[in-house]
Formats: sequence, structure tokens, C-alpha cells
Amino acid sequence: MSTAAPTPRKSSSGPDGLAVSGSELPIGNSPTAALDGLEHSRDTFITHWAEMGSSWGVPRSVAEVHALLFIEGRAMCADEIMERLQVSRGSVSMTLRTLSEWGIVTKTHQRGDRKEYFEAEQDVWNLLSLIVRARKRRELEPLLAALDETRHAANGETTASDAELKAHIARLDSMHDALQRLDRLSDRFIGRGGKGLDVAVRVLSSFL
Amino acid sequence: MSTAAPTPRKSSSGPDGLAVSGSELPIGNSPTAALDGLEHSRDTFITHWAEMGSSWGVPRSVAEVHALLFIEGRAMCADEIMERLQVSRGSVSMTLRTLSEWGIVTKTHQRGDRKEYFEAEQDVWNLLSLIVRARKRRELEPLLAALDETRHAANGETTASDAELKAHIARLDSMHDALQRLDRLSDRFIGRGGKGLDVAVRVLSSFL
DNA sequence: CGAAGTTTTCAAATATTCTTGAAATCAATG
DNA sequence: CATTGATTTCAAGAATATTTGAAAACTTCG
Repeated sequence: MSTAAPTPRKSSSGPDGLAVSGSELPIGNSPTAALDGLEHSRDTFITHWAEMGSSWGVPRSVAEVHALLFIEGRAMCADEIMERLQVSRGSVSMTLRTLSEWGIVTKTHQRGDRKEYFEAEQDVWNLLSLIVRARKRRELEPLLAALDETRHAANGETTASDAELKAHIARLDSMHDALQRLDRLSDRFIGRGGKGLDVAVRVLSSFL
Repeated sequence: MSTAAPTPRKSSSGPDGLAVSGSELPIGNSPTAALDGLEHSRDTFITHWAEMGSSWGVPRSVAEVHALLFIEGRAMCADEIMERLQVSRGSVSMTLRTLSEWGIVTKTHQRGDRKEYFEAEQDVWNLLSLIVRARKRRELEPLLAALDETRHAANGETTASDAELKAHIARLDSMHDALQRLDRLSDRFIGRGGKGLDVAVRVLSSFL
């Protein structure tokens, strides 16, 4: 088991916690030896990126696949990914679809090869923009719409025209307005081909 | 089903989706009637806020408790919360601790009452700042530290001084640098008493 | 069109995360 | 300092989310 996944979340039945330990790196001949350190470094990156992802609500394996493609910096096919990460074909398939929907991974082909290859956006600012865009659409906007509706429904309340109702509506409004401002702001900065976020950060950095 | 929790995730054994139904709220006298619409509106808010939270990795019930405290806009005790949200005492306790750690809920007392009361930050920009601060500390900074370490470890690679190693380090660097820039930026804007985020948004709004 | 190679789907299995509830701890009170 | 009321803890249970694997559906090629 030389190419184990970065994070072996799957407990093997036997007491072999260290099976994947020191016996794989130093083996091989010269070119392999050189790559082993890299491989390990990549694993580390993948592990940390996946951990952050999962604490932000991104399924661990989605983050892992993305991390792998990002840090390898080249197109890989499903087989290679599942081998490297030790996950099932089905999982890789769904994961790649998710990443494609977010726009941070793109499908490519290699001539003479029937398989599909995938590669990750390499520009980090562009990457972040795409992520923001996806989450904004999927999560922020629906919330805004819901708040808006709730606010209007509450406004139509006939029964209570007292201070309490006013305060309630004010709360809904303040939440809605703040989120809407963030929403609109992000529109502008993710609009221009991914460099917007970079620009925004630079502007703000020099400001305060 | 008037006072059911915003989201009845818990399936009761029998086919009685409405078991906890109409027998408690509408009972009282005139003022109660006026509150029904409000109550419903609050439930809606709680549901949506909780849903957004859970898609961002915040446990649903944490988001629910926060939403309740925010939208009620007053201090509530554990009993009231567990009653309203239909969750266990233990859950409310842990949830309130989490929210306190994030700094978006504070403990208060009422004289002559032994119970602890809790209330949520009402200023939305301040609220957002506090959330950003908490997540930054808990998730962004550890990742930055890990990336940093990984980068240096990779740099020390003796075996491969070829182009591949350079490209690898460049990738780690670009990721680290972008995140670090965001990290430092947020420092400044969450620093000044919560108004920083508001200011940042205003500045950027007028910029591009 | 049929065979071979590839990808997608999805119900079942698995793993993870969250919730509960009751005992333990803590705090105020007389 | 014992009692009562309130809160915290945490192991067990419940619910949710994720992964698998094998069958179905495509696709390309001969």
C-alpha cells in the first residue's frame, strides 16, 4: 500500500495504524526518490485543505479532490484520482461534477485517449472568486429572497401595529440590508474575470 | 401546529406530525392573538437562518438558538429556549456556550432570578464582524500556519531541485499569500469595534 | 450495429455529527 | 453547610451526511 490517501479516515480492521509509515518513501530509484518528498508535501496540503473545507461545509472528499488537482497543477483522470485518494469511482464522479459546477475544475481531453481529464483553476484569486460566486448563488441569494418575503409578510400583519412589530421588522430589515450590501458588493468584484477580488483586497489594504 | 419548533426534524414514532399542535399558543387573551403573526414570522426567520448556517458548517441548532435570540431581541433563559425550539437542555447549554465563545451572545442576569439569561448581539455589522473573527481564528489561521510549515518543509527538499519542486512551492506560496492577505485585511476591519466591516463595504461600494 | 471502454446513478452500507437525558457539578440561599 | 435550583458533561442513541459498488447508461470505435 504505497500510495495511501492523505487521510486514511477508514479504519482498517487490523492493528496496523502505522502500516503506511516509513517504508514507502525511501524505496524506489532516483527519480522516484526525488518525487517522494513532493508527494508527501502534496499529501500534507491535501489534508489541510480538506480539513478547512469540511469545517466550512464542503464535503471532505470534494475538498480533497480539488486540493489534489490544484496542487498537482495538471489534468488528471478519474482513475488516477481514485487511486491516489483511495476513494471509489462513484465518489470521484460526483465530486468532480460538484467541482465543475462551481467552475473551479474544468474538463479536458487528451487526444488518442477516451478518458476525460480534469484540471483545477490555478490562479488563486480567480479560484476564490469562483468559490464566492458559487456560494453566493447557492446560499446567500436564497436567504435574501426569503428574508425579503418574510419582511413583507410581517409588514402585512394586521393584528399588531405596536412597537413590537416595528422592532421585529427593523431587525429583519437590518439583517436583510447588510446581507444585501455584501451580496451586491460581491457582484462587482467577482464580475470582472476573477481579478476583482484581488483588486478589492489591494484597495482596502491601502485604505485603512 | 402553531407553536411547533421552526423545523421539526424529529420524527415522532406515531403518524402524528401535529402532536405538539395548537393547544398552547392561542389559548391566552387578546395580546396573545396579536403575537401569533409575529411568532410565525420569527419561526420563518429562524428556519431560514438555520438553513443557511448549516450549509456553512454551523450546526443547525446553534444557528437556531442564535436566530431566536436575535429575532426576539431580548434576553431569554435556557428553559424558554428549549421550550420554544423543542430541544434538550443539554443541547441548549452547549449551543449557548458555542455562541458565547463566538462572542455573538452574552450572558446576563435578572435580579431576584437565579437563572442565566442570554441575548444576542443586535447590531448586524458587529455580528458579522464577530463571526468573521471567530472563524478566522478557528479555521483560517491554523490553515495558514500549516501552509507555511508545509512550504518550508518542501523548500528543504534536498532530493529534487528541479522545475517540479519550484512549481510546487510556487503553488503553496500563491495560496498562502492570498489567504494571508485576506487574513491581515480582516484584522484591520474587524479590529475597530465592529464598524470596520461596515466601513469597508462602504468604501468598496463607492470605489468600483 | 455490437463490443469495449467510460461515466453516471442510486440504494444500501458506512461514517460522521448532533442530540438527548440523566448524573455530576456548581452556585446561591437559608 | 446542607438544600435546592441551575448548569454542564458526556456516553449512548438518533439523525444526517457521505461513500461505496455494481448495474445502467452513454460513447466511441471497428
